Amino acid sequence: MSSTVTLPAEIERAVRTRLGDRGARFTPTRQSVVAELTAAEGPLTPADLHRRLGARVPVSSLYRTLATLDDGGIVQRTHDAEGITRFELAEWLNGHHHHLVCIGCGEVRDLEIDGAWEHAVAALVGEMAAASGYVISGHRIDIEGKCARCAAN
Amino acid sequence: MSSTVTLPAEIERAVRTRLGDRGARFTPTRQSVVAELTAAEGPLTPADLHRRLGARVPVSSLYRTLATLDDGGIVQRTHDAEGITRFELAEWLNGHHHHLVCIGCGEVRDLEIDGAWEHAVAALVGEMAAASGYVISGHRIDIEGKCARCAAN
DNA sequence: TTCCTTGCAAACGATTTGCATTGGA
DNA sequence: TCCAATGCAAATCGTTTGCAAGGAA
Repeated sequence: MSSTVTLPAEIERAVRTRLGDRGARFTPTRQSVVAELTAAEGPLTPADLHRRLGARVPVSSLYRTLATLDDGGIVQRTHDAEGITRFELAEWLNGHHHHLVCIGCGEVRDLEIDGAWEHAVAALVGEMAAASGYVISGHRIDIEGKCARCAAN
Repeated sequence: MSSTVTLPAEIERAVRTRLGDRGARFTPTRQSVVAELTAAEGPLTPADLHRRLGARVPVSSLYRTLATLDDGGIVQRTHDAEGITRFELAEWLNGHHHHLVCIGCGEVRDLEIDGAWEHAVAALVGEMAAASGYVISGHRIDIEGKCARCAAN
């Protein structure tokens, strides 16, 4: 059940603890899913994961694994412009970041943005939104374009 | 088949022309869908539309209508944090804007942001993303929080 | 033993499509 | 007349769930 990728010890420990607190085990399947998400350069679809894990993990188990990890706050789901569901490690494990979406092949990659700028965005966004009576808690930025490969056609 | 809301003459003309160019008619059902989207304060789900149009428009026709309007570049689809599909008028009809998403009730509202700021965002975003080799074409910002009603609990 | 996990298959909800009918230009 | 548009029902697709078997503590 070992994955093709390795799981960093710190993440392994953090996740195991978090799951343990909830009375859940860090089973091999769960480990391989977390390992794949840790190694990926962006969020993955259930289909991506199913492909990478080989067919040894049935879809129902995969979805259940993702649900467990999601409930435990270990992963979180995102949706690209097409509405396709993707999973990535939660921010406390992966850091705050945004997504670069290729309108050609659909690939989604993480993009970390300068801290100062990020701060400015959060402030401005909160200010603009305040006029509408909303109490802001976060934001999501997707940047669309063509990846180097698709841009070259 | 008339909708409960009215369709502004300018939009009516623009859409009719666009559809005509593609050999499609601006039928009553299509008109009412465009009218509802024009009147809405944010993007609507197919279910929202089905509700507003009364059950006189069967779901299959509704989806086909939306597909036609989407292909014609008259509407575009968006997806909220839950992955729910919503439709709104395309930017050339509705203007560039972002979304304010209530994490309480799920409501999504349009939010127009100051032009100068918008410009700055676009520039910075392009700059940051350039390092990744992407050719940027646009961005999408969703601001999450609680609407006045949900914030008050 | 007890409870968490897993697999398989059936169930589901949202969306799409085949096909025959209706309606405009 | 001719082709687009529509309605209905059946088909898909991604995702979820019931239930019985397997495994760790």
